[in-house]
Amino acid sequence: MTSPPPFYICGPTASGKSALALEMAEKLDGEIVNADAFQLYRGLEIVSAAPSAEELATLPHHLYGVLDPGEPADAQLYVRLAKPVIAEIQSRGKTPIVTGGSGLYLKFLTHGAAPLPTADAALRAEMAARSLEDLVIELESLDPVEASRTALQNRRFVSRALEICLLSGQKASDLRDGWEAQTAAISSQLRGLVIQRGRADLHSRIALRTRAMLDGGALEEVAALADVSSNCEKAIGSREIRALLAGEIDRTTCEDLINAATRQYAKRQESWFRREKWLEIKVVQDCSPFLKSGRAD
RNA sequence: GGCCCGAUAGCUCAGUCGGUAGAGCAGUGGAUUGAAAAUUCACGUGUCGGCGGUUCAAAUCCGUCUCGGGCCA
Repeated sequence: MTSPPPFYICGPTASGKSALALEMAEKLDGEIVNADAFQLYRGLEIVSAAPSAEELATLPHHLYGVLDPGEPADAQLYVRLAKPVIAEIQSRGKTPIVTGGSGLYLKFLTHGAAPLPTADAALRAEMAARSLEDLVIELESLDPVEASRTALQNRRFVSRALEICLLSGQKASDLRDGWEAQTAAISSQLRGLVIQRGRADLHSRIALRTRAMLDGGALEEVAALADVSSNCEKAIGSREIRALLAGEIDRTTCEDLINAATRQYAKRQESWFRREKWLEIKVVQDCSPFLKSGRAD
């Protein structure tokens, strides 16, 4: 008997992924696996809009709240966590319903990691002290091909490309080419869907959810997270709530800022998933059952 | 009632000596394989509050009206 292939549910934040995941899990006799970079963390449930206690109790959910707020995370770690969980679910004959909005994490999971050297904290610290122009010059000399297709204004991308060259002693462009060549074949084997909603609808769902978060303990949650790693601090809402707690902004401003940041994030997610042609587009209308459920994720 | 200040992009505002307007934010689209809720790129036509006047030419000067805000009664 072949094990059931995973089913992927993607979409922008607040589009209704969690609710749809529950539906699909029942239909496919599945269990839910998180694919959200921030719902991985414990103590960030409210701000990251993790599934509610009731939802978690409905059927098995995996990889929610498994990391300490202080722990770093990246796509590689995520895959290392997710692979065994998915295999274990399949071994019991159940379908893994992989649900989340972190495009890069999902991409690593579905298409595998390119054979590139892992991030090196010491090297990154060193590069962070150099000027961008300086990094660009070195990348251009070590790997002109990679330099020509890298957004040279983007310090992160330049640093990473250079990091690959320096750590591997090879050209980042060569290492990446090999991996990219296989991705098309992989895509044809995958199945999943991406939720699509009208902008106005999504924006109003975001506003509702932000309000609910702020009313539902987000301030206390963020306050309790003091002195955690910079990774966790990147969660939308964290910085804004800290400013509110410090008295730098008022509650309305805080809410507005969180809404704007969330809308921008949702747009980036849509941009990412639009490129994943293997995902079936699921158009959801305003008065869907997900909206009635009162949950916006 | 009198006087003063303001009215310019969805919002907050800039606009020199008159030469038909531009920043930030918001918004939209894109990139994106080990920081990704991150990072980054591109995109700016709007009755310059209304009406009249002066002028070759008015967001800009003058008059008047409307709406805010303030001060004096």
